[in-house]
Amino acid sequence: MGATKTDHFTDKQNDLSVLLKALAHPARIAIIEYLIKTEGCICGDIVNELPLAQPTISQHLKELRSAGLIQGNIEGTAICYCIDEKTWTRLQKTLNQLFEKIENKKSCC
Amino acid sequence: MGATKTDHFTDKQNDLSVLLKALAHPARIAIIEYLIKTEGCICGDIVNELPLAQPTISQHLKELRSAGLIQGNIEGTAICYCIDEKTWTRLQKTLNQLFEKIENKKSCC
DNA sequence: TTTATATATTGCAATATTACGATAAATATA
DNA sequence: TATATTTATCGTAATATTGCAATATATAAA
Repeated sequence: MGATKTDHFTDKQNDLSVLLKALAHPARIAIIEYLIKTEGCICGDIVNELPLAQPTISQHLKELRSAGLIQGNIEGTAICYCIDEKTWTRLQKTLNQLFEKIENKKSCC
Repeated sequence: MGATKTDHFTDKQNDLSVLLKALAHPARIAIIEYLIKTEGCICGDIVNELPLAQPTISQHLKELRSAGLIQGNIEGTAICYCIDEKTWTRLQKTLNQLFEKIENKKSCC
């Protein structure tokens, strides 16, 4: 035990949970906000910006990337990370469907 | 180590991460979808609906509730769980701000 | 080629999450 | 009061996450 039982849920439910999990950490939210804020998505600055050690940031970037929320391009010694819009569009659509259903349903409690 | 360093992030970042974390599990997404789908948010049926044991469901319900995503009202021996719309509105607003910023920014990679 | 810089990986310790059996608590009904 | 039903809690095992020091890797510049 201890591992999530993904087998029993739909692909859509699992896909959404993977995206949300990738975002569900303040450091990763801060990274996304930083990538939005900065012009040109210069990257290694994230380490200077956030109060975490370089390996920790690297790990968070890896998680964001493997979920498809960001992309990384090599630029010399540096790496340019930026938002991967396709995935964000998918996330937005899925969540908006959920939000809409909730709005249209009057709660009973 | 092992614990998230919430101190170093803003209240907004921490608040969002708590809400996303509560949703970031396929079973909890399935619970929310079930509560949306069913008329009158009858509750204990969730245990019959999902492929998880009763204590596990109870634990997931507790997490959803402590994040404020659902509410529980006692109805005889049963408990009526349903969506807590206030929190969902807050989540929707915060995420839409993020989505909007991402749409308006052209990615560089 | 050597050195400096930027990022990733490894290894590990601390903590959190997931899941469930056993059991407790609370209430309705007989 | 005794019994059945519903939900919560406890205890525990398995696994995942978080964070960092040490180190590796890769590329640019000297």
